[in-house]
Amino acid sequence: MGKTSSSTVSAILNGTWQQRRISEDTAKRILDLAQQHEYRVNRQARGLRSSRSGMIGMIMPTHEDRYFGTMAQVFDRMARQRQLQPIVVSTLRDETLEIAAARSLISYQIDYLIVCGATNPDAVGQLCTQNYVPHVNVDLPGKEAPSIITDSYWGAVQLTNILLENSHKQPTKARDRLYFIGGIAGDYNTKLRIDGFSETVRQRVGTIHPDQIRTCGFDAAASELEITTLCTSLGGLPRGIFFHSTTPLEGGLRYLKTLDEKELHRCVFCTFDWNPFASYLRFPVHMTQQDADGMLSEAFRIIDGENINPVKLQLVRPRVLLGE
Amino acid sequence: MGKTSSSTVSAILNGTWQQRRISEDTAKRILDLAQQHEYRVNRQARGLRSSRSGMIGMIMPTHEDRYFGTMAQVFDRMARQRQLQPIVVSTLRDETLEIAAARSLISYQIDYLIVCGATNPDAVGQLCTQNYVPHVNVDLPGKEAPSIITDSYWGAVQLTNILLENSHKQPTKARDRLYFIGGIAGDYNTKLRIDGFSETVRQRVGTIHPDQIRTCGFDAAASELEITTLCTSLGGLPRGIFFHSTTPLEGGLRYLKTLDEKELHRCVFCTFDWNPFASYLRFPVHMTQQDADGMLSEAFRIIDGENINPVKLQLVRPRVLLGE
DNA sequence: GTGAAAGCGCTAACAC
DNA sequence: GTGTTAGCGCTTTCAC
Repeated sequence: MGKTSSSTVSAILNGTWQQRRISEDTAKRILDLAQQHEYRVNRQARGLRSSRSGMIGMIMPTHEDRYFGTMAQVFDRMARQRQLQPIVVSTLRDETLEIAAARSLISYQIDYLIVCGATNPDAVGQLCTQNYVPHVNVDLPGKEAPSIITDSYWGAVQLTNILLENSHKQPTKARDRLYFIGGIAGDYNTKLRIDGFSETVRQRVGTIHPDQIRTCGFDAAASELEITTLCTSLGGLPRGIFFHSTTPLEGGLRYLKTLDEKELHRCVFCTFDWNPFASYLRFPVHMTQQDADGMLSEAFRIIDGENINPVKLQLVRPRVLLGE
Repeated sequence: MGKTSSSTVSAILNGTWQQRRISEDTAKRILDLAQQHEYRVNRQARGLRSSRSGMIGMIMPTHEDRYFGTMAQVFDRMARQRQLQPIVVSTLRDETLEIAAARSLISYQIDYLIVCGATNPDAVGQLCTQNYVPHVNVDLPGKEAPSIITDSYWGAVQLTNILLENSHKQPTKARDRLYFIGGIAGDYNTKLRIDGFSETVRQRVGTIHPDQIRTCGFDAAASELEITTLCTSLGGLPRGIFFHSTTPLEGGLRYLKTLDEKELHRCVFCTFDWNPFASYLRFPVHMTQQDADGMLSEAFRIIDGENINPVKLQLVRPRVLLGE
């Protein structure tokens, strides 16, 4: 019960004391003392010495979106389960912010980084590689590290089939088509969703007209304008509308709100992504719900080292939710 | 252009070199060199030495809610503006998790903590006080630190008035009443919302019956059950329903979905909090949108030291959004 | 089974 | 105007 050296104390406090074959007595004594004094390690000091911070970062576009919100929630849980301090940072689909955020996190010596929905995953990936920070891409793929993404193509095919099967013939040729609204042409996910949409249409209808694809961006206002323009020129709603995601859908609703029940029910709607309230609108909306849990489980399997040779690109299917 | 001591380099790199009156030449030389080598400070080492980590934490209940999502987004932005690393952690309205998360953050020597929507803000507050971590409560008040919260009472009064003004007489006495659904009785915000509701009803209608208050929790399933039971016993919808927040509203919608247009339009609905999709349902929903920006601005004014003597409890009014 | 000593990368105090 | 030195709180190596 005399003095105990700092190294012994350290070993006891961080659980490595079994290996040092420290006596249970000493261990218990120190543990009790620590508890009494409410001792907590200084993680910065520990991190500095051991060059492992115990922190894991995730960058993602925004907190104000149900899909990314769920991502953050699941990430939080999985990090905690591994005794890692989760750090989520939003980067607003801005490449400069993505890099700045990653730099900052690396500067804090995070142990891992999950790059979720990054506009430029490879710029971030290179930063990580240079600094020996293991990382995984989620939601959007990069070349620098394994990527786990939703099977957007497959999801889009499902949704398009649903649109075709549930929709009805419309009076004019232009109105008798399905339209895709939202996203941006250069975006990976947008591209796959459009591919799934286009190929399904082409296969089942025979042709597809360039006008049917209307990539007007990710925000609501642009989508409202787009659908307004479209329906004005068509003279009414078309056969069906495929929204790129819930935010373009939200914009669309601002216009659809002005229409009457009868008009609305001539058209069939779907969107990628899911929002609980989209099930309770005046008309059914078919949705795909991305599997946040599945994707992050895979990401963590790689981080945990349980998946030594991960494939470069792993696809995870979304759930398909029928409207009404 | 010979050797330069570490202290000089340090001063140059962290911007304190003006005070040390280091020559521009040396400074420039070092800065260039640092850039060339892509040098980044090790924030753990800096933090250990300077006992300031440059990190700011925020704990909040969940990422899967639009209100808290906005909180996180605004927090992120404001932290970044101050060159602080934001760390958001969700604690699921679980006191144990709140304390564990705060402990973990403190262990990393965060410079400040924002305690947002904590079930037990004072337990967290004491932890902060003991460890000299300045903190502010947001969304729910505590005794340990200044609190900035939404004026729930005022918001509830506004919503209740809107319900009364827009609703119509119903066939039976029990149905000719307004009902409050969701929240939990012990919760501070629930209490104020109920107070605002009750007092307005009492003032304008004369009486209020205990059955009109149905605090069935924060989740959707409980609320669905509650509204189903209520309407079954009433034999239809009442005059108006005040949902505690958007998640109980979501549960309510599962039941309301089964009703026809005519029945729905006999009842008027409102909810605390805001969700973009709630504006596009089959009936109008009146909402209050909490002022995340306003609350966090105040929180940061305190953190920045611009508000030396903050009031213990500061109320921020929500925006009132009329449905339809 | 335990202690002594070095050192992680940085900043602050002081010396000149 | 710049260098020397000590030390933040911890972990790790090595000695015994």
